[in-house]
Formats: sequence, structure tokens, C-alpha cells
Amino acid sequence: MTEPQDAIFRALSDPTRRGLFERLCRNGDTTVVGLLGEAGVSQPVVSKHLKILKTAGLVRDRQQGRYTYYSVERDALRTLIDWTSEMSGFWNDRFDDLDNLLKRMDQ
Amino acid sequence: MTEPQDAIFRALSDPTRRGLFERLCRNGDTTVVGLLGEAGVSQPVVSKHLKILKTAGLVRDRQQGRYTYYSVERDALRTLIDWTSEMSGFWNDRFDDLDNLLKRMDQ
DNA sequence: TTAATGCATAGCCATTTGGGTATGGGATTG
DNA sequence: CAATCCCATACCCAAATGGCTATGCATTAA
Repeated sequence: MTEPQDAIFRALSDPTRRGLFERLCRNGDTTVVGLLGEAGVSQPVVSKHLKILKTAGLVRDRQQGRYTYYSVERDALRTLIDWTSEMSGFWNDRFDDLDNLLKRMDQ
Repeated sequence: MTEPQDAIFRALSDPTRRGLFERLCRNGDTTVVGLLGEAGVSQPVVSKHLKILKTAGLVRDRQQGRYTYYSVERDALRTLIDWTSEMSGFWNDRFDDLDNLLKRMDQ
């Protein structure tokens, strides 16, 4: 059972790739060549990273003539947010339990 | 410049490792042997993963006799939450900009 | 229609990574 | 004190990963 978090965390774990995603978050809708500047790697590498981000459901691409525009996918970070709040929830629940325990012990 | 997100995303990108972290979120304060069951890997591998989680600032360990208890670090997910909301922010800002643009065009 | 541009795919290679077994040291139990 | 248990470190190995160059296919520009 491969969780959806797998692809997300994997995709964002590489600095170059996360940099591409961040740039798309800031500037949105950019061509591959447009992303090439700050990436610091060759064009094929950028393409490869974008494909991974796309597979993870983080970005989408749109063809226009000989250009390919990439942009952040709608609800890209939904899975990440959900997972994080679930984990935080467990954490808080345990503190609630501890809290209740202490209250009961206090009586 | 190695961002703090690097270690976090890296650490959580591996399913086995994320599984360990999730288990600690749910149950908190568990020994290495206690974690061994669900992990599905050998004890040395669990220890190695825990070390990586610890280095990433996600968990802490506490020695007690011959047992080592691991638990989720306070504010473990802070960095993750901050990064996510920052990215979401950029996204929303762009929509605000678009919104403003449309309003201005509307006049 | 030729030349140039944008981009993806295909190989190739060095490094990293996740897993295993072997081992040893400290703490507890018999 | 001997046996056992908990856990970390040291190696080793196959597979995955991230980078590169070469190349080819569209699309646009000359």
C-alpha cells in the first residue's frame, strides 16, 4: 500500500526539486527555460525533476506552441497539510489524555 | 545553504522511517524493540532510521537503564507547517493579485 | 525551406541510500 | 558471575538517485 504521502515527501526531499516547486509557488506559470536560470542544473535535469513533481501531483503542465508552461497543481499541498494535522492531532490527543489523567489524579 | 526543510523532507520521504515517526506520534515514548514490530525491518535498521529522525530534529531519545525511549520532539512539525503555509501564501497572494487585477479591469 | 529554439527521452556514471549480518558494550536477570 | 537483553556501530551490497551529454521531434523565426 503506497501512501500518497510517499510521492509528495519524496518529490520535495530534493533541494533542486523543491526549489523548482517553490519558484512555481512564487511566480506561477513558467516555462522550462524560465525555470532553468535559478535551478543551477541542465535543462534535461529540470525536465526530469518537473516530471517527478507532476507525477506526485504537485504541478501541472500546459502546452502552448513550442513552450511548456508549468504551474502549481490545485490543492498541491492538501495531502501534506492533512498528514501534518493528523500527526499534530495525535500529539495533542496524548496531551489531552495526560491532562485528563492529571486532573483525575488531582481529585 | 542547507535549509532545515532538507532534513525534514528527507527524513519523512522514506516509508519505513515515516512509519516509525507516525507510530511515535500515535503512541509516544516507545523503546527500539517496541518499534521493531510494525517496522518490518531488522533492529539495526530501526536504530539507523531513528538516528536520522533525531538528526532532523523530529524525535528525541531518553536513556533509562538498558532501554532507550524515543518520542516525538516538541515542535517537530513546526518547520513543515511554516514552509507549507508560506507556499500556500504565495499561491493565495497570486490569486489576490489576479483578483485585484480583475477588479481594476472591471472599472 | 533552413536555421534556431524549446523540451523530452535515452543512456551513462558516480554517489547515496536502505537493507542485511556481525559484533560489542552496558544494564538486568538468574 | 554467567547468561540474557537492549541497542548502537561497523561493514557490506544491490538498487535507487541525481547529474551529465547526446539526440530527436516540434514549433517558430529567418
